[in-house]
Amino acid sequence: MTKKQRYEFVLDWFEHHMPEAETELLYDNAFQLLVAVILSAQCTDKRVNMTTPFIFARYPDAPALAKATFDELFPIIKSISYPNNKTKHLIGMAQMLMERFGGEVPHTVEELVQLPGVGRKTANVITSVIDAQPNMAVDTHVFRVSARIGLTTNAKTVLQAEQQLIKSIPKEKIHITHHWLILHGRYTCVARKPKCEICGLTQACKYYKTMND
DNA sequence: ATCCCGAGGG
DNA sequence: CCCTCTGGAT
Repeated sequence: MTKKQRYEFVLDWFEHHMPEAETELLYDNAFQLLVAVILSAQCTDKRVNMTTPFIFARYPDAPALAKATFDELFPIIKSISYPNNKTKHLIGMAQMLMERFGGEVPHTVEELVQLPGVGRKTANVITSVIDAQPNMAVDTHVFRVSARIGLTTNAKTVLQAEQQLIKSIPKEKIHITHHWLILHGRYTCVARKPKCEICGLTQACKYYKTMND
């Protein structure tokens, strides 16, 4: 089975079996999305959505957030994972937005990753969501699921996985495929004991094959 | 008890 | 490359 055939099989199954997403990050603009994604590491969207309204009310844009102090922002996000790091990252991010990017969220991955708290995964989310750029944000779910079902081959790093996925998935399907891979990884193809009994991809799955030969 | 939709630093 | 940062959900 070629990667193209494998992808087409996977896509078809996803289209017919994947439920609509329940929770998603709430935002009104690029700045808000950037804040929300930075906060989302190791944390549910639901919990992020509970805190962002308070952040956006007090710090609606980069100029406001750049002037925030650690002590006033920390309490707002203290119930999110890594509050110390995230508080510093958010303020530092806003300050760099002011210093280098005119207070606006930049539109390229190369610029975005310069911002504190913004790595490749976050930058790919921003560019793909805001500008519909055909970028694949590879998080732990996308990495694991792609490897198991053979959408990637021997990818050692998330960057390698990203490049392989970009190559084998049609541009216009990257965004939705990313979403499906996340959902599949979260609910079915979980890290520990994947629920292969409810998965329709087993006939194409490398992981399933190695576990059952 | 154990796991989780990252990023930065050594 | 490996470690740390962290609280909340289950």
